Amino acid sequence: MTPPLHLSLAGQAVDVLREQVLTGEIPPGSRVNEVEVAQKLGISRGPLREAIRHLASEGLLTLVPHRGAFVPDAAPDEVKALFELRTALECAAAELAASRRTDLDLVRLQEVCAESRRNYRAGQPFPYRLDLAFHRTMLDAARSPHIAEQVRLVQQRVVLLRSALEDDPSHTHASMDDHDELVMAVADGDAARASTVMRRHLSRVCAQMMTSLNR
Amino acid sequence: MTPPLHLSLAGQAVDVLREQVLTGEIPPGSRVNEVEVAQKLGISRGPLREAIRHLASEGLLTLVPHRGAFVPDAAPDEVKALFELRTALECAAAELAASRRTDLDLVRLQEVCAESRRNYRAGQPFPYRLDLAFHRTMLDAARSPHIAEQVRLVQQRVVLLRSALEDDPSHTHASMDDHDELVMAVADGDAARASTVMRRHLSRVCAQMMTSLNR
DNA sequence: GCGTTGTCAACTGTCGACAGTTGGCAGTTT
DNA sequence: AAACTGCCAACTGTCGACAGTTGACAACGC
Repeated sequence: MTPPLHLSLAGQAVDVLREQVLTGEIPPGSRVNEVEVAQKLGISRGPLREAIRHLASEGLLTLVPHRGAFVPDAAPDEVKALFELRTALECAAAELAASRRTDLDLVRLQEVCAESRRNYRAGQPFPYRLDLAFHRTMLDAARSPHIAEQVRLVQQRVVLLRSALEDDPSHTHASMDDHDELVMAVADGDAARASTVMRRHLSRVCAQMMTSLNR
Repeated sequence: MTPPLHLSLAGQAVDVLREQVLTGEIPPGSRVNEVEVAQKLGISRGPLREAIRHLASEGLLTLVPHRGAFVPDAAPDEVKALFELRTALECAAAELAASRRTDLDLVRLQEVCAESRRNYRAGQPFPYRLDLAFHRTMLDAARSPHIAEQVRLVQQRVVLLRSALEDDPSHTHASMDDHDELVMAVADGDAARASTVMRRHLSRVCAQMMTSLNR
């Protein structure tokens, strides 16, 4: 028997709402009506309120007193500010990964990169799924649960800002190269280089998002 | 007219509870009884539950399904893990501060250091208040609101783990020296050195906390 | 005596209803 | 016509009560 991840209605509501916000099913700028959504989910307002507050603490909703909860819409400045935090966290994670990684970690990282290459040669664009997988594997190798958790939250907010999933081929290629270079640095246990490459990588991704937002 | 910072009962409850948790008025390991605390605060369980959930999201309470909310007690491993996150954030902040600081920022940093020295010469121990002020001024100079917010949250959790406010003179002296050196690096705009010194500083503070916890 | 099972009180999870606030609209005034 | 004022509907903030679960204690069997 698989025990449900969240027994409580509030927990389930968090999962459902998070999904709807991240996929854009609830579009940026729109308001979350408590009674309406509660009815739609088949629960009462109490648990739903808790779910809304939880998502607000994750930055996926903004609360306005007596007005309700809104899905924040993308602001270019916000992207930059968010990437400052993400860079701080992921560079540190890259350093830690370089000094703590096991051989199994290395195999996993290489596997993700290999799959990206196969995907690319097959003419497919670089799926965001594999990019997420790479960064997540990196975080596992860093073995710092708190940093990993914070990165998860930041990445979520980044996803929220990704108005359009970009398929720019040059960006795809550059990202894969960055990933490969990161794996090499981690393999060598070269923390300084891992941090440097990660910084360059994220700076590139950030710039790419900024330009795609301003269009 | 000063508009109240929190009109809602939930917001007020958050402030009161946070204070009580951080000061140890609600001791680590103890449970927060919803009905009891709600009566004591003169509010209903609804807003109190939201407050509890909020503090849990800040890491000041841990939630156990069907059991309630507990104040987490200090675990040495937790200190180490927490300082990994704090180091990642504050080193990045130090780098940013070194490259973005204004002259006014510099004056403020020097003023905090000077006050620490005056305090020290007067035979007073290094008050935690001034240490907090220093790091906060540093964060202001970094001008990265997201990093600053995360540091605030982590520092809160660190305070929660400070079972006893230590007055070790040697530690006091070393910390003041670290702060001075940080200010110099920031003054020179030397991001790399600022990061290095901050890392050493936090590593020292962490070690000091670990030993004081194991006693 | 020790482990097991049944019972129970306490507490959390959830719900429906009431009160207070907000933004918008119609009516009025100049 | 523009601005102001008063009202109104919709929604959030809050409350008290009910239902389900948990851990503990007591009674029982071995």
